[in-house]
Amino acid sequence: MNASPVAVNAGLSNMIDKGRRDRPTLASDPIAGTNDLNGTPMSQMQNVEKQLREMILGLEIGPGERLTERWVESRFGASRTPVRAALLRLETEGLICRDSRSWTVSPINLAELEQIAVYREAVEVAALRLTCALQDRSAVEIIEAMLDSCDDKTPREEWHRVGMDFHIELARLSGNEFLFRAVRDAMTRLSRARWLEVRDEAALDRAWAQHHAILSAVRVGDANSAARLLSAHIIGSRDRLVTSLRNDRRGLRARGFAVVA
Amino acid sequence: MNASPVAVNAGLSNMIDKGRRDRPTLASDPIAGTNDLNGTPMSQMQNVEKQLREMILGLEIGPGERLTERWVESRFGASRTPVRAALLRLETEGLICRDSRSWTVSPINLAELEQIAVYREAVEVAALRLTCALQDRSAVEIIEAMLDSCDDKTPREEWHRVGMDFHIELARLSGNEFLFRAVRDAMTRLSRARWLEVRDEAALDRAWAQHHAILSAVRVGDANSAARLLSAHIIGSRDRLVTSLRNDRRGLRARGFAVVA
DNA sequence: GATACCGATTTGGGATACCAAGCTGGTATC
DNA sequence: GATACCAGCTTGGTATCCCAAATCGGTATC
Repeated sequence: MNASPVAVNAGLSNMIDKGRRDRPTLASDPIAGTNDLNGTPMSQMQNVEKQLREMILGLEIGPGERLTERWVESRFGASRTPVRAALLRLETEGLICRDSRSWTVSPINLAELEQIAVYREAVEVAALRLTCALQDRSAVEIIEAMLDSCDDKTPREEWHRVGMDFHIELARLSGNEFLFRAVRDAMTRLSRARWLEVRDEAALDRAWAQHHAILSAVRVGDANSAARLLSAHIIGSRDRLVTSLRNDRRGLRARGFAVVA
Repeated sequence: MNASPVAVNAGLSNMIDKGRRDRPTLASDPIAGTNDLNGTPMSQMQNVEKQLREMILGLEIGPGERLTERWVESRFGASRTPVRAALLRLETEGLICRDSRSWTVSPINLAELEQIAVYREAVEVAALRLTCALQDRSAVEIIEAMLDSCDDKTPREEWHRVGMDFHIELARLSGNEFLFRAVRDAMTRLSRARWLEVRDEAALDRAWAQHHAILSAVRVGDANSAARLLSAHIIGSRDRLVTSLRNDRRGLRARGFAVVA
């Protein structure tokens, strides 16, 4: 919206202050990565939110761990105001939750995972049907290319990301902002659990084949087939995911990850 | 959740205003109306969020109006910290949005309303099918009773609320928390527009008849019929709503309500 | 009269001080 | 040795204060 410029940000000015003397002022030492893709300076809140989200999704902070505002504050060099704003946002995403008075990284909740899959199925299938009804479905080729960009040498992180983006981008094609956001948010909530799932090569190949099959059906506008394939894919993924986590529950707990239900 | 509503809001108490150093601490003087249904004292953030939401949904603050943190602060007698927290939450609900630097009550967006209806259809139908598959569907009687509680003497506010709660409570029966929240949030976003819709008696009766028909199908477990009826109801409501607002756009603007797209 | 410029005011972003509730560890009592 | 109790620390909630950017008026210039 704003072409809003420049503005090297704000010179804080608390070089005195005993509390966080180790934190340099922003002006003199912009933290790496504090500008967004457009070069627009990101607010502290956005910084904290983004980095904390990445830490949580990347399991650098384990499910069930307690978070204190003061820890986040010192970890990211921001004051409590932006920290609190970021925590509030992450709470609405379901990544953290309040445990009476304190903040906790949301545990992996098996019952929740099952419910999310049902929710995903509803919104993804709806989005898919909209997409199939479009005149111009050429954008599926972009998604196909995205899938094909993964090969043996692709790091696991990339496979993980592309596997989620497949569903998110497919939903985006529908043009319905709400269906798109629903899918994106659901995938975000599933992300950590998918990292913890034990998946063999064969399962990955099967998932990729299913992705391709779905795209093929969309390409020719066969909404019913596409919907059937997508439903089966989502429910199958859910069952494998939940089974894997349930079987590995002890191991996960041993690694310090809270897994409930 | 709550049988909610009501709660005409809270007796503010900011006759003093400018400095609030004369305001005693929360603990020693809980503000009237600041306790939730359980008697648990509500935080200032929750107070501000709840009351501001009611003002926005009740059109006491019109779509498109600008909000300043200072205004909210003085209006509710809270300081900026809880005010900002409340604004952040309302932003994620879509009730307010940022306009570059300042806050704006979200305008009525016709394109958005159409998209929400599609989203609603997806999630409500999915929830309905889950409910139809339940062994015990006796809870539909409670919803039926809720519908029947409205008669000629019922104030319009109550009709409005029950009309929304029908869909929300129906979704709750599915037992899927995500479908439920999706429906609740979608209805919240639609709420203001529904207030502005010009509806005659006949349209209301028709909607009520459709509600009853849907419940009847659910009662006997006829998922396909129920789904068909619900879809038709939602899409029909959407068309009437959007048509009404489009026709009345000038009138709405004259009343100071921003209506876009 | 239109416009460009400049300063005062407003506004959101951030930092920090203070408070009350709750938790913790240690101590005293039985 | 177990338990009740209390002081001190931790933590989230809140109130303020400061800052820079944006906005708004008014004025001077053409």
